[in-house]
Amino acid sequence: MINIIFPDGNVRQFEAGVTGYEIACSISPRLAAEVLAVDLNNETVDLNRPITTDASIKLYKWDDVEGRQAFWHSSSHIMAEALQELYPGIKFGIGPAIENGFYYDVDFGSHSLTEAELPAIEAKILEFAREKQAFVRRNVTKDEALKTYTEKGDPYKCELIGELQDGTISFYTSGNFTDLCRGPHLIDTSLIKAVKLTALAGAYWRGNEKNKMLTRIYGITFPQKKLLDEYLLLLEEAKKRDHRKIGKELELFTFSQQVGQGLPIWLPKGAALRERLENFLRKVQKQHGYQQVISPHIGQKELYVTSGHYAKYGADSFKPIQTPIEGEEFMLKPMNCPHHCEVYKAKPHSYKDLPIRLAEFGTVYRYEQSGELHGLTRVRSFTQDDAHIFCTPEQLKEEFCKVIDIVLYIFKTLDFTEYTAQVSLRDPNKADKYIGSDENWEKAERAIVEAAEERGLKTVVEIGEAAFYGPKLDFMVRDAIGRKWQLGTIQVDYNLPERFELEYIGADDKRHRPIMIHRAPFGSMERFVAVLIEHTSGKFPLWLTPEQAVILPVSEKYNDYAHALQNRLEQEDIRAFVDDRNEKIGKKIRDNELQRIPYLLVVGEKEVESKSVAVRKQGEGDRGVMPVNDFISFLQDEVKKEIGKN
RNA sequence: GCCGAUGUAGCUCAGUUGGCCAGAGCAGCUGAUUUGUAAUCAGCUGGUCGGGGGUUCGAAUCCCUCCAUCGGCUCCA
Repeated sequence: MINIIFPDGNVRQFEAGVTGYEIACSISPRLAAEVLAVDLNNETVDLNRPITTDASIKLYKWDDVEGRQAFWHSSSHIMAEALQELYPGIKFGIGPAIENGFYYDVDFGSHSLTEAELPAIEAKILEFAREKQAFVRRNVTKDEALKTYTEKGDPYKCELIGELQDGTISFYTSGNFTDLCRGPHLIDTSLIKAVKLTALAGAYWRGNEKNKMLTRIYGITFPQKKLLDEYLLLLEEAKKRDHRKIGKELELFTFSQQVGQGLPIWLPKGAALRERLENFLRKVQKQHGYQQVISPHIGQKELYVTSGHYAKYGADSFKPIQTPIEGEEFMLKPMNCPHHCEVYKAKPHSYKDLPIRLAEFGTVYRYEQSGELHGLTRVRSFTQDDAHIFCTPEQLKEEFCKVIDIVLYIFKTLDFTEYTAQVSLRDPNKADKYIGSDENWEKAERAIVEAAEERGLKTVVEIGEAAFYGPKLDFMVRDAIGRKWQLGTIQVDYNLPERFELEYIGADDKRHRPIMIHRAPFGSMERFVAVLIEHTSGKFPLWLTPEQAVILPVSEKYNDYAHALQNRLEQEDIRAFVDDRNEKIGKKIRDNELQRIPYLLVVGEKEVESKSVAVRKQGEGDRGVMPVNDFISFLQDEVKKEIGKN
């Protein structure tokens, strides 16, 4: 008998050789029907793997990432089996499970797969799934594995096997398809009830553009048809929220082929919105002791040679600007840090000056490859809500805490209620990869971890993910429909102070090197606005939205009253406009609802007489008549509530 | 940059076995209407069919090439 420890600490005894599936059966038939994989001493394995010694286990279902991964990985094998049958002779790359579904990279030889062929593949997958094909694991020697794939003539698998350790190699067979695979897999294919092949794309073998490009087929499967329908609905919803679509509809920004790709143009409404966001952050930063600076959009090439950015990014950047004078070269600035280092150097500093916090909405230019541009989230010119904090090692933690406070205040005000933070630390085994002393690194890493802890952040620690110049903290938010976005970042930097020879005079009357913190709570104005659009689907909070209210005269007879009302609202800092088109009221309501104007104020004979407005809230309908003064104080209160959430 | 798809009026889209002056709805303009909570009616304007080149008696439609957009690959904010 062996002891099996459950996640809740319960221990039960089973015969040696019992499987995860049998344990699930012993608990309840329902669990047995839903369980997908099992965690055995912190390793996810097949449900039918015999357990021979005492172990702690956790049974994974659809709700667990590990369960879905096993489900989708198994699905990718079934897709490969379907492809092998439909397109004999094709060669396989890799076929992993991903966050939403799975893919398989396939070399189709001379055939180029089209979307029209996908339904036939889907049908074949379901056919195999219904056959209840079992997944059979077999350990093989390296020689045997190589022999199998050499005979099959599959160079990709051979390459993979070449990198594996003998004794760790396994094959999984389902139906007529055998694949090199670590597993784990489902017991059989019968749980796969619904499939959708979602996309076709080219993908370089092993992500290297020097390698051959394979065809990548993306798909997703579900244990119930209903879940697939829900997923497709979510995709629809995401499409509706696409910031490129909404940005066009609401006239926030545009792109022009004449101006150039990846160079966003902010239209009046978008510019006004962005300005409000910037002012919001400016105000918060001022309260936190930041000083605004302004630096040019170009700098001498030498500046970036000094900073090291030229060596690192020069080749992928816009080429230097030549001047009429021989030998002079300027670059569009790819980041603001070097300029801010020069601000710091503009005068000598005492330890009493620190910390110094320099902020700038700095527009930077980076040459992104044309295929990588995407709406406002990947562009070639963007404005960072940048700031650099120069401080002593002792001040690091406190400064970190303060930056976290700013980030959390922003999230709260803008209704990002779900977020996580990633702490990226160095790999202590590769100390030579990093610049800066061990002592400083340890101090900085401790400062970050402690600061995050003190502020109650939900963090994930990633070892080895730090930049070469310092550890960092990145924030991820979940939007209204559950998608994850990376936003703000806080990074410690030992490199630039060194390169720019930044100094301060300490209390000991000696020269010391300050530490630099880079931080951008929004990330960039462009990306943040894009995320905000997708999060709110264009229904911005009242304080931020371009137009807060529209006045709708029932007929042209009331236009004068409407314009007088607009003036009145303007005096009270309420952004309103009059829709005085010669249209019926129903039409004006429809158009302005679609423009996502938060409040629609209908005015006709009754309202003129009683100096009132008939208030209609976007998406919610008629709210009844109220005196103009009441509406003004109501709206002002709403704005205060939004801004004063803390 | 690479693989694949797409590009027709300001917007959304019809039109491809090559064939008379290239279509619709919305937007815009003009007029009628003076409207009470999600589309009033009529008329008009608007396109070198992404750019360039080629095949053809004839090209939005076929071929070549360039550009842009979309979905991916790599990197990143």
